Amino acid sequence: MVAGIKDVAQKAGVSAATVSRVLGKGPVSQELRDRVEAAIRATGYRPNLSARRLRSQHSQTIGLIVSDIRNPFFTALSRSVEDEAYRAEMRVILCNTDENPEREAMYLRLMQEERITGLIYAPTRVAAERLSRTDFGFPVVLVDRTGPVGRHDSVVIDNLQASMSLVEHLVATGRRRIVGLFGNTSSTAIERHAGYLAAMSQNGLTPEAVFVSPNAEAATVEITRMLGEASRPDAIIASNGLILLGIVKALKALHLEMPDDIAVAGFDNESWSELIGPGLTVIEQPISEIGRTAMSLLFDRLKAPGLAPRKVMLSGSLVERGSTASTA
Amino acid sequence: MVAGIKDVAQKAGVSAATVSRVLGKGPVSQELRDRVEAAIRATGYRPNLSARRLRSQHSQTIGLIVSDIRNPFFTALSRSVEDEAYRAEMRVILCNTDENPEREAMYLRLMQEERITGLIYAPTRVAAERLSRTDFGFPVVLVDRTGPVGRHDSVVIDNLQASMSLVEHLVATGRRRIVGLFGNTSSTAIERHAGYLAAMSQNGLTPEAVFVSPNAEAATVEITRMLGEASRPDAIIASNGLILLGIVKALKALHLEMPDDIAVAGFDNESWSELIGPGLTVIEQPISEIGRTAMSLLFDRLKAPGLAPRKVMLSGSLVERGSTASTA
DNA sequence: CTCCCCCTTGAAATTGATTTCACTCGATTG
DNA sequence: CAATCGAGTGAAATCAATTTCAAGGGGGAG
Repeated sequence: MVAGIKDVAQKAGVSAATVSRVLGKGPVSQELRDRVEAAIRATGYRPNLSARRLRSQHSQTIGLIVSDIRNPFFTALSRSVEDEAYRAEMRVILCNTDENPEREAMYLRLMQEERITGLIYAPTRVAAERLSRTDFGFPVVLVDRTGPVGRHDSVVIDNLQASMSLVEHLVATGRRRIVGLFGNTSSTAIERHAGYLAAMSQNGLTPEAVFVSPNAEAATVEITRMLGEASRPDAIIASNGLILLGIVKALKALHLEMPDDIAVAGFDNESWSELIGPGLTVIEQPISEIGRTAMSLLFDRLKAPGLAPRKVMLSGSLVERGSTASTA
Repeated sequence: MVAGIKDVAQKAGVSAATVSRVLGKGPVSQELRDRVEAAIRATGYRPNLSARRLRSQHSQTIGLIVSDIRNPFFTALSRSVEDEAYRAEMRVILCNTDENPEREAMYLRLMQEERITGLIYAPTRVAAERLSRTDFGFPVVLVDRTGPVGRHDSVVIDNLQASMSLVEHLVATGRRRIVGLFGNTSSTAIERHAGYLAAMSQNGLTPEAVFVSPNAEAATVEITRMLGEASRPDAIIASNGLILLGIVKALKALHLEMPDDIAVAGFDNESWSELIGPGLTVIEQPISEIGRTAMSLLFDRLKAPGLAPRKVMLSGSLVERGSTASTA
């Protein structure tokens, strides 16, 4: 059997309360403190976190729900959140929903059962609907994605703006027929779509948007189909990194070259974006700042639960590379 | 205040024990079961996992310690482990050590305090040393990396073999001066280095190996330095995906083309490996099988703690692409 | 008709820590 | 010099569930 606080107390000749105080920075004389610390080392005692959380009524845990950790955007976000949590001596519970609302509901339930301190959450559109009507008993900060104005804080980038600058850039480099591929599960894709529409119409161009499941495979299929048709677009933009990857794969299979045969741009600057073809033009998101901001909103709200919901909007920046170079 | 089991019991007109039995599949008459379930819905009751874990003495949680989730190998591994855990109705605690033995020690302590059911662990070399002498109170399965023969189960790939096949392939495509870049923190890199040495010597070639910190930046620096010298190698191999990425970045900056100026190959087949330059030749690892196997070793050991430690060796497979194409 | 057994059920003990409360003892203050 | 204060300590209550144990009740067997 593993040692408990009683064993340590007995070994040190003190009460369990004193051992607890040594652990928790309570007032203990130096002499007893030394005896207790020696006893802890001798017994190999490790406090039981479940017991501690139960009694002290705080879990020191924050939840993080994202759609898929394999998406490098969320990987980076999770590191950012974890590093912040680490600094605040908190743990993180990370969950992947695979864009599946059922799994989402289950993980929200799990978060409640864990009595987490707060949640950082990138919901699907369906879940976001419900969300503004729900109170979980802990603060929620939405990241990347958001829903109808509700009771929760959120951190997003200015997707409308970012998307428009992508289109403007393509127009400036001479493209007219610009196709857009957007994910069909997030509010983010909706906003990026709106930016695309606005910029296209401002330039008197006809939008051609397609919504796909936000993963590389779906994008590859769609692009392959699209490029099988008679006339080919000048450019394609993607609403996230996975879709962008799928597009590039399709082009490679069709032996089309960027930027000469077709220009390509999208969201998310990954470590390999510059290495693909002539380099991919992308909107880079300030991911670690998103994570840091989300944590800081969360902590603010814990301090002041009455605060009105805040929405922080950061901005993405256009990284121009060869995939959209002018071919004039 | 959130509802507790007592509130539910009172509302349903039963005892707390009965509510607990409804939750835990104990014997309860249909009538009471219905009443309790109604009361649970009415109160929005969620069982407190800390209390449950404390009393029932099992956490239903497995730990996963890796060096960095931003390495796609570990991202994929974590998904594999989580999917298996999900199937077994278990949770996963994921921790990143950043190859830092201190953080490693801290997370091992955390795992003990969480009273996890078992641990899946990719240790650094320093930590692996200690490991074989330590008993944590829960079973440990080492993945990807391993240490001196010890008391723990492990799942690895045949690194020696894989590394040799990489060299053989390069020799077969006409390369003679083959440089190797290896990580300096894992047993895996050591084994891959050994395979490299063996294959080079079998072919009568002179090995030139460098050990670097296993990340892209360190590899870029090293390669840039190396290629600044008078004569240039025919080929470079990398002991993991991050190092491989760093090499390619350095080559791009130096305007060297694969495979004509230099051939490149390495470990880990990422989603973008085929898209970089003419496609990167890599050893693909059966990552999800590694995760599944680790979980299954873990469950076996939980069932039979006395079992002798087992080491499962899977094999990687060579994916030949343009980065090592013959230039003859 | 009685006995026994099994199925349900509730009361109370239990899990391992923290926290409250009361008490002691030495030091400071009016 | 007495009163007060505060630091240090231990006993006992507490957190919210599960688990044990004893008992009630219905049904079947003898």
